[in-house]
Amino acid sequence: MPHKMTMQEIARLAGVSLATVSRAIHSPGLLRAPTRQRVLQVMAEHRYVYNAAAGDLSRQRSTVIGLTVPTTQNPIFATSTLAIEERAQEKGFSIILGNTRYNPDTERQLLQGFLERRVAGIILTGYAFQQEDIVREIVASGIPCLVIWEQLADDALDYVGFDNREAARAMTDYLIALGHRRIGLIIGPYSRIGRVQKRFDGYRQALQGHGLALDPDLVIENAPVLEDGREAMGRLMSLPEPPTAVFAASDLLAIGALRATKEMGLRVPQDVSLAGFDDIDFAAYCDPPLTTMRVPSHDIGQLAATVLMETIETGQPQRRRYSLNTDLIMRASCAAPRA
Amino acid sequence: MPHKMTMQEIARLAGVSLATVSRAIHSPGLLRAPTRQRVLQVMAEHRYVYNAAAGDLSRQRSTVIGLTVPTTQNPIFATSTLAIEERAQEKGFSIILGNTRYNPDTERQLLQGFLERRVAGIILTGYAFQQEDIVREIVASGIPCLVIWEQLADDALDYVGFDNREAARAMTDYLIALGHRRIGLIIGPYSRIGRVQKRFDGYRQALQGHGLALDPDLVIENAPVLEDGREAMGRLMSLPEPPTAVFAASDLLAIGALRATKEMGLRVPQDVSLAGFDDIDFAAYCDPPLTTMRVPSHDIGQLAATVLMETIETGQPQRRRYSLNTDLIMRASCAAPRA
DNA sequence: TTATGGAATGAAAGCGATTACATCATGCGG
DNA sequence: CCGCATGATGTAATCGCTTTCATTCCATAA
Repeated sequence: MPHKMTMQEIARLAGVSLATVSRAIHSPGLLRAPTRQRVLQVMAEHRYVYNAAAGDLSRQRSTVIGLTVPTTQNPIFATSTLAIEERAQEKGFSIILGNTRYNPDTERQLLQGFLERRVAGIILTGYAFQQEDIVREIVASGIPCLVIWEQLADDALDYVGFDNREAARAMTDYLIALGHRRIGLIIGPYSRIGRVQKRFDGYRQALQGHGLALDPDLVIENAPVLEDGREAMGRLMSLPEPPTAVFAASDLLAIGALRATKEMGLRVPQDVSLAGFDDIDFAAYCDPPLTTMRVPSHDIGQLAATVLMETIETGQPQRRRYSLNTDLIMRASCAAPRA
Repeated sequence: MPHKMTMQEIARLAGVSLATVSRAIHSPGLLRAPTRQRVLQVMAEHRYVYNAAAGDLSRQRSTVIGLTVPTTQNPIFATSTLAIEERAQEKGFSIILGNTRYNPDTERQLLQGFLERRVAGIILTGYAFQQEDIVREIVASGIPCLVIWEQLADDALDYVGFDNREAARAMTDYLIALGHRRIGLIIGPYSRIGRVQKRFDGYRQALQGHGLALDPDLVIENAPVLEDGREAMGRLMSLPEPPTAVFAASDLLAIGALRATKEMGLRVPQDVSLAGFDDIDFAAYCDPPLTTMRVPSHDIGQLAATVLMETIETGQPQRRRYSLNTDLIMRASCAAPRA
């Protein structure tokens, strides 16, 4: 471990004051060329590494952004996360990442950590009702904060999202238009998660709009992972009167469901139609390729990061709320029901 | 924005000294109950939030760990990342995540950032030859550093990995044992990435060990993404004399390749066997389920985090190097070649 | 030659904590 | 009733940098 270098030390070695060293780094234009060069030279010779932590404290600002995400295990969140990180990196911000694993306590702990670390801004992937209080505290603290992946009614919070309800309704409408009347729904924990609840609403509204009754047996709520999709599909198709189409409100669930059909000897879409939601990369590589609702997850991340950093830099707490579009991607997993 | 609270301010309001407030937070046992309670009460009333940045500077330590990863877009890295983050969180460490996107400049920039931020430790997912110098600087700086996903010859660096060469050789051996003689290889950028190079070596050694010649036409190097796997497989199977089995050295490539077979009307494994590497969750959900080499990515992450934090806490720079086992997971995508 | 004003540099007060050390009560044994 | 060990609290230096303000330097114009 080399003797630790500080600006003070560099200053001494270069025969200048501490302030001059700081200037050599941040505003070299203020220094006469020879002075600057001497300082830089000494820094290089002694492998001086700037201490950003000290700098941030002194400057009373920070260049890290806190990001919570349910789990980067789900490729769809991995995509927005990557976009955020990419954009942040370009602007010299770092990302502290926290996976909530859908656990409110974990999330609360992460947010508390962000507050204590005095992050410059926060992006929440999804809004969980359970910690309204902390979120309010964040807003109150003045730290710019953005929720992504959903639209919020709450006026105090900004977001970059899309209309989950409308998207789910559109997909359900599509299945109905194909002629389906019994449409199953495999969906994440909608009682706890805003965006999932919206999707459920969309499904319900679509049925209702076409005078179809909502059969509770056709709705399965579980965790958004492959295995649960498979299991749910198994149950759905074992029903005395199975659905002719199934809408899985997340591609992970859909891909799991697809596997179940294979295991049961069912053909998609001949025996049952299957639709997903998200359009993760794998969706196009399934067999058959999955019809799904494309969510602009890369754009969400990119826009969110851009907007957040702008807010940070201008210091303007103005409302920023963006809704992006989703696209129904028709591939081969849906068709009209058999006659 | 509430008037910002500092320990000093709390001290004043509680009628005690700054030091007492600090103690109320970190070593409450040192205070008399009434004193402690008064302080805690004042903190609660004024919503005081501890400033970890200042604390870290003063204490000359930090509780953040820097983590670089090629891209969390690849589920296999997402898994180890998640495990690391989970473990770190338990111990009160935060993770600064950086995606290198396989770009040496990006990686260098990230590492420089870690150094400047005085992170407590660093985990590198993979070792790229291109920035040996920075890595040396890290080691020299005394910051505990760990490479994951590979084994290193370099004595200066610790790792938690597995034997990429042996794993690739085992898979190739398996295909040979099934009776294949023309075995294609679809593999990531092995000229630049250590672990990928090892896999290539394993493939080559297996062929060699069985007296089979390495046909360069059968080896395709590309980026480890679905689309490139698809494209590569298309090329391989269009060869005048196509392989009877293909080893894709990453599941992403394998799943892409699987799609290509569907599009070409080829059946797996009847017309061609296909093997992957990693065992991402999706591998078991493919059609047919993918035979692949399971890499203990969750364990790697968990162990790496544990080891790193231990090193941080003890301050012992002792060598820590762990190799975990891989498992050949036989599913339905490989079979003997047709007679 | 002497003001004069801008450019270059230095001095020093923070930023918000931690912590070694000093101080001041207490309660106990003698 | 005194001395002293112990426990509770306060004092103040420090961490490494930023930044305001003051100072010095020098070239230019009068």
